[in-house]
Amino acid sequence: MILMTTAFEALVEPTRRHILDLLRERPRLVGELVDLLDLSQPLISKHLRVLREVGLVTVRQDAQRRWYELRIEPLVEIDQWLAAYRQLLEERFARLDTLLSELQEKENSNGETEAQG
Amino acid sequence: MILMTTAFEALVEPTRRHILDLLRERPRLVGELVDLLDLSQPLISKHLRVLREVGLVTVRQDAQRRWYELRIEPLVEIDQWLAAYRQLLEERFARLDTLLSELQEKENSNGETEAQG
DNA sequence: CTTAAATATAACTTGACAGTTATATAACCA
DNA sequence: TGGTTATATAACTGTCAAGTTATATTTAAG
Repeated sequence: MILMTTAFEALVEPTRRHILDLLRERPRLVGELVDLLDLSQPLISKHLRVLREVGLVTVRQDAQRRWYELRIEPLVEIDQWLAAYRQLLEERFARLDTLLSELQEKENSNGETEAQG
Repeated sequence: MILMTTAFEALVEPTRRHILDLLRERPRLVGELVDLLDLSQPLISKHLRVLREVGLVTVRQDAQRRWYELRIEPLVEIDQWLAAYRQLLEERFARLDTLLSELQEKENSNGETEAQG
């Protein structure tokens, strides 16, 4: 049995990210995912189990069918981990902006000087 | 040899996320990371290699020493993947807000009616 | 009540990666 | 030049997860 602990680990697998992307549109049956991803049914079931275990999907039974639905809450944790880095990116952009403004200002004042000279 | 293709895959490993967290503060020598994480030097070097290969760190040589520095650009891809889900979360909050406002309004008009009756 | 459909699970194989130990490389220092 | 420091790499082991095949389970349909 597979024992994934975190959503992060569950999302390493590209197929599972793909499944989530498909579930973003609407809930899906296992069979639909099998057709769309062109993978074996047991494999899809295994991936869905992992996603269930980390809370990224929920199931609703409908006769023999199972509707799998996206749950985005566990993504918050990843988003928060990324937030610190996003801040770094933003700071960098801010510095770049400042630099550009300063250059702009210099150019302007140069332009004025030249125009005046 | 390890063959990681994406930043996402490189970040599965908790140790590598930890390394990035440490590099967020400032560039570090391999030896520092070894001490801070209490892992073997070859293991740290291997993790750093993976991070280098996906572009999450760069190295600057200084005699025998190597300064490893964070590069956040590859995280943009992950952030963009998450963006679609972040949007879902925000929409949900927005709906919740709307619902709460509507309830609030109803309560208010009820209050008025009661006050008038 | 038997069969078919939809899904889950068990058992197994394989490959890849984490971690270890030992060694190579490279630059400084005495 | 010889030794020491800092890091990388090679070779190996063990584990775990992806993927497969076969089978179990559940429910509808005839």
